[in-house]
Amino acid sequence: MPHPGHCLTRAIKDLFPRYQTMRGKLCERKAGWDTHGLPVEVEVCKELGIHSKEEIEAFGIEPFIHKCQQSVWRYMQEWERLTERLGFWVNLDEAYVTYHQSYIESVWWSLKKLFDQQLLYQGHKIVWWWAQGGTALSAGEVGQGYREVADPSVYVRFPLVDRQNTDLLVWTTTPWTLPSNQFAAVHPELEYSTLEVEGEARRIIVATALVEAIAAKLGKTCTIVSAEPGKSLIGHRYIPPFDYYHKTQGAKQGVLKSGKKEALAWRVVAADFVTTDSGTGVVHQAPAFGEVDFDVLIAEQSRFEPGHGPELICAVAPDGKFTDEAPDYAGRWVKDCDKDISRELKRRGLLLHQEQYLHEYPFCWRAEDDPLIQYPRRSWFIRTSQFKDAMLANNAQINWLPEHIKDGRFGNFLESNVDWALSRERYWGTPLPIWRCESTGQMEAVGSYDELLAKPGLQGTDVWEAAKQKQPTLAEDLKIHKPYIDAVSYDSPFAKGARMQRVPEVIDCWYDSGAMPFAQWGYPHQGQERFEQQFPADFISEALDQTRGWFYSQLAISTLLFGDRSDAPHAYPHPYKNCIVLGLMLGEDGKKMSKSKRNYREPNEIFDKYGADALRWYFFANQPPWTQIRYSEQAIKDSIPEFLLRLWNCYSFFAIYANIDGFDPATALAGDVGQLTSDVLAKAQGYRKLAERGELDRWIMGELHRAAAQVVERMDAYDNYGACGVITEFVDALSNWYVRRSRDRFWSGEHTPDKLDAYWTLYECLVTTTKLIAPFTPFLAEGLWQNLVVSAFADRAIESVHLADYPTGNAAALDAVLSERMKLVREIVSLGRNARMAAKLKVRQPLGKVEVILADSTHQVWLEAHGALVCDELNVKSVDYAPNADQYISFTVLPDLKRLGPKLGKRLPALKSALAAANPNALLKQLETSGAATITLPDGDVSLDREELQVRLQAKEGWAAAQGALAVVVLSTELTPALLAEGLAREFVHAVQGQRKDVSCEYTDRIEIGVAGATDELRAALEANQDYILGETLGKSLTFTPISGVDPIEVKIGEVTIQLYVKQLK
RNA sequence: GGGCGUGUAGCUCAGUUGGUUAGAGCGCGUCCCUGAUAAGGACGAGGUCCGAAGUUCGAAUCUUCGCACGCCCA
Repeated sequence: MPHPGHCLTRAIKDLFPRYQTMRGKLCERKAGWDTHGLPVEVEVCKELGIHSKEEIEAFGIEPFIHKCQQSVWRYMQEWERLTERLGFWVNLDEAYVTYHQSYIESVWWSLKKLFDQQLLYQGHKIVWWWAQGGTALSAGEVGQGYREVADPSVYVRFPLVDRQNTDLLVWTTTPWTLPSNQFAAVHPELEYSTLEVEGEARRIIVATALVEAIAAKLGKTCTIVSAEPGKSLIGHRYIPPFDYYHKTQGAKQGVLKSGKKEALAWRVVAADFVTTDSGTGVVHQAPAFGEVDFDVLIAEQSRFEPGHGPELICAVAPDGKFTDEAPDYAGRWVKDCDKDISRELKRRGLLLHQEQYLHEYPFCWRAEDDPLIQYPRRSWFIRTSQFKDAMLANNAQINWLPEHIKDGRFGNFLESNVDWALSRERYWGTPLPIWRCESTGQMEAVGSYDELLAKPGLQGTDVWEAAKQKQPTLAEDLKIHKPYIDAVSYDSPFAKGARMQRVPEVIDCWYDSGAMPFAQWGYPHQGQERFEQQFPADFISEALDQTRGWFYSQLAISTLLFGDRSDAPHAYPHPYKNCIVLGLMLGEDGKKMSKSKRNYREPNEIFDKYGADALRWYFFANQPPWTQIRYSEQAIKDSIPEFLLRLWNCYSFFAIYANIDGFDPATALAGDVGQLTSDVLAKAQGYRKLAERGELDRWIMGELHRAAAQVVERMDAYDNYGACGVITEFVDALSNWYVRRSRDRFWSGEHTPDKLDAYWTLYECLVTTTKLIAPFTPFLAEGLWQNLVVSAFADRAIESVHLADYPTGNAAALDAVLSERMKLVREIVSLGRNARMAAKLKVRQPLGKVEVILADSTHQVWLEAHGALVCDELNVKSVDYAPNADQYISFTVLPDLKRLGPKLGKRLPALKSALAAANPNALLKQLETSGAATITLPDGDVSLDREELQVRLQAKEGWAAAQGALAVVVLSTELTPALLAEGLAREFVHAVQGQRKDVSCEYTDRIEIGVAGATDELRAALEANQDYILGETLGKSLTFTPISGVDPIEVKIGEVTIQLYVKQLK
């Protein structure tokens, strides 16, 4: 069932295709379902209440497969619903499905190709084996079953053949593996000692580093007789503790590739994995029961001429019981024999020591009393290791995000590549398309169902036909699954009269998933054009846990099948160019998401409460996608006010005033408006060129175009987090500066060109922003588009924002200087508010003037011309720049370390202190007059220019002032009677506005205002500001008498409490 | 045990080639604004940048060694 982690992968997989589509690319967005594999079988077993393969076979493979196929679709509705609610735009109707015949035939084609190139072979694989159930377990299943147990720990003598009276001492916790011993491993670089043990006749050899530990275990004195490096032990032969194999093969030798001969087994070999952490430094090797042991056998085999090396020894049957090859224990469960084996060794004087050993050991998660054993199984392999360098070369061309995956986790994984164990002894999977001659054992691969049908002497298809007749609803795709496909046989081309039978295995479902780039189209049996068009993919994404899964399976299959043809289209990289590796999502408590812990919410609940856009914005805007994120409901909730609602408020503001004023873009524009680009809008009535509009309009339009350009730059680099940052900053500028500063223009009564400019500017900003956010928050974007565009223009405009072109920004609209100046104004205003706050002067109380001292006077003239803006924001009468600066501030001159560091190096600390000691005013004067300042250091003078120094301003004590990086702002706190009166008037307006709302006035309703109980002073203040008051409140009159028929409210204006009457005029 | 990653404010996370006062949002506190209003804004407190050593004029940033956590593998 879906959880929020699935939402993240889908959201990312949706975002970039949406974006690229708007950029004019063709994105197929074919959905797909992975349907094969053990999890499906387990689900069905659970339903049937069975576990083992025996039980499945007793139930019947045929009905079992039917159930698997049905089970695949059990939760499909939930997934499809999730897909829709999240706004994941994929074509579900034409999804590929891995169990479909066309998909499987593609996989068959690829396997045949590998087989024909001799890249498929059979070998042994050591697996974690559940002997009682007769099945191998996946790593995940094994991981679930570890628990601490006490196992016997035995120290056993392996007498050396050519050293008198001396034994190797080996240690093992699995005595039952000793009958299958083949080698003893030592580390060639470690030092080994020959010891005499108190009271023991024979000497032992152990790693020198472990002598003390072993002596302590034995409780006996050990004397070192001699020491030697591990490599001098290599090749020496020993007598294994059991002679079941040794008695017949002990004397056998094989021919090495070098031409010499060597004993096949029971000799010392070198191995790097030997450590001195525990044991004796000499490791018993039973290749049948350990993966590293098996690797040793493979390495040994490769030293011999083919067919001359040691064979795998295995005295245990797949049911976990000893075979007749170990007659003393035949038919008994191996673990039950540990004690008897120890006893036997002791009897023969080979057991030097034994004890109990506590360690973690895996048990079967389905039958918790059954310990797992490592066990060799015949298995099919793909020779991927032969392509290691090719895969690395391919990988080197892929753009990984984050970058460290390429050479880190993924690169390392490729470096240590081992052949892909392809086959599974299971039921619900793609059948391995290999048929074997029952007489000669020779094999061939089949690349499609038709190819199979065309084979001579074909038989067995009737089994499927009979089943289909009996149950006509059976999906046609099942005919190339087990058991039906197993019934199909044909005449052997290798031996007259013999039949070809399919091998029983199905394949690893990771191979299915990795075949997706071509199998989704049924390539090459069909869909060749589309494959060529689409291959390789521009972009894929999954979470980190897919490194060895999907990321690998795709790369490996593609590299083996298509190689590197520098003649495009199949040059590296393929099958994907960019890969975003998502971080794993944790639950609310920082632990893995788990249903039982309830540390997350179901996606549907999130959609119901906050909406998909809130979730999406949280994913995209809160962190780069590859960080491990912790699910946070609060953070999802916060996306709403922080971004979604803020943008919506801008729209809402526009809508309210456009409605009042009758501003309708649809009447100003004739004909087809397409997607309302700047070019289209430019034809509208009343739409003036940017150059003719006011600065605020030019500024926000510049910011809009810059934002668009930056978003495109970020998104082209697959950086959604950076893109969201740009969008957030723009929406903040629009909301908190443009709209706020433009309020009066919208509110003004006249339909001036300036007012129209404001409408067109805001409209264009909103329309363009809607396009910008469309890939991120598709629902909000579509809602805005419908309201802003479709409701006005109907079918004269494109019907959905998701069909629009993505805005890329227009360089001509950028005005870097204006942008910088506006930033400065915003900083000054912010500092002014800061200063008011510190002086406890409400913004409603007008002040006489504010003085601004700039750190850099470049923009002073411009700022002086825009005093009105600052005055309005700060509610002051005038703003002065740089008057008698010394009165308010002091300077500090600091070195620009970034510039001076390379220039001065070790002299830097001296310069720092010299500058601190110098008189900053004198330094500045020197800079102004000569363009450089000379500082005397102990080891000589240094000349510094303006660029190498930074001037910092500091407000002096005693003023209502605030300092920032760019300026210091000082308030005049003197209040004249006129200012106080105006302050009272503003208080009064505030009260009237509140009352307007309380009596439910419409925005445009006119009112009459009455006041009772005012002091003469207050009355005078209000009368003096009457025009202002009536203008702000849409008042028709202000009288100082009660208004009959109206309930007054008591309000406090300054120190005076009055009765306020507000009468709504109809 | 190995590989990779992470560790920065109470929480979730940024931090661009090493550079001056380490940022954002939330939360908390103080307050402002108020016809975008069941909104909005300002300011403040809060940091041994996991620890130690090193390189450097200068380290959250680079190196080494630890510690903790996560993932993958053994």
